[in-house]
Amino acid sequence: MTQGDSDKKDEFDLRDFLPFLLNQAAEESSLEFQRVYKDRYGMLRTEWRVLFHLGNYGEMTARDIGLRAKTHKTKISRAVRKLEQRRFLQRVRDENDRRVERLSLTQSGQAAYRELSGIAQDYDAKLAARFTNGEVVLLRMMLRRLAGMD
Amino acid sequence: MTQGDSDKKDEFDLRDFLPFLLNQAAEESSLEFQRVYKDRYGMLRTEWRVLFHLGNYGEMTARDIGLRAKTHKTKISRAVRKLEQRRFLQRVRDENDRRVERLSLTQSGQAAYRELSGIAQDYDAKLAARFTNGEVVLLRMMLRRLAGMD
DNA sequence: GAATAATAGTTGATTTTGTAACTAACAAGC
DNA sequence: GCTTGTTAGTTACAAAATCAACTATTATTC
Repeated sequence: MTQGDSDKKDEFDLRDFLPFLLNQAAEESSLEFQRVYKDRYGMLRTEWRVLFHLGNYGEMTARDIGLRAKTHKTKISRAVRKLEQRRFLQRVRDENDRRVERLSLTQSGQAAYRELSGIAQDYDAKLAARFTNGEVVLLRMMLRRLAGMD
Repeated sequence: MTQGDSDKKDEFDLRDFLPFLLNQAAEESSLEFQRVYKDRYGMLRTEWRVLFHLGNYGEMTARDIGLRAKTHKTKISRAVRKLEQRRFLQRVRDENDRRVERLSLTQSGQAAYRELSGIAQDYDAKLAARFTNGEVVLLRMMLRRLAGMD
């Protein structure tokens, strides 16, 4: 307490501040996987996310992906275009509502998803192995709650 | 398992993937605090981080901040310049090693730090209140380990 | 059913970040 | 002591993110 405020506990420690801690943990624990989708697949973050959403949940619209991934529609739009150019996904105009396009993975999109999600799975296991099973269950639960995913 | 790979458990669920979960939790739980430093102080993420490092640990060099915050030196450099322009920090060339500049907060920098760290503290308490004490202790521990901060 | 509002998605301009090359100062090798 | 290598920090240029405005289509309201 350098500057003489008397009472209030100045015990603030940046290293305990959850938004900071979460960010640091997120960045550090993404590094290795990032190298895979970036260097090996030439993908951007939003691109693998779109790929994974489609691979994981099946056909979706850009809007749905944006809602689930909390990602702005312009980012989604550009990621979709790139994935389409690489023939990883295809768009079909919805005939009931012609504003909407239904997105789905092509064969090679599915292949890329299978390969990447396999790597992701292994990597996740490696991260989780640093804790006990109970701890990891609790961790995921807390993260989902913090992320508003519950 | 849509496309007939027989054996390997295709149980990959994006919602459990730690790098994704961590990112989502980090972003969601930063939103409210972001509005404070961004809208009310016109600061960028790296700027409040530099401010907080100096406020929290006292005089540091740009290099030290970069190491602690795992932030690239160009980002630090720009944040330092902006904070200096706003008269939140000052630089002193180190006389022993004239490459280095020792950074410290000015009076108004300290005032800003006190105000922001107070808000951060309250906000952190609000986030932590969603869990039991034991859970939060465990959470911070796990995040520090994932972030490589232990 | 014409006018107004709302939604899905795209595009363009601006801001911010990332990458590489740079300057200045120090350190080591010989 | 001078060449070579390293480190602290900055700058310039390219890549990406953000924000606002736009088109096309559907919903609402009077």
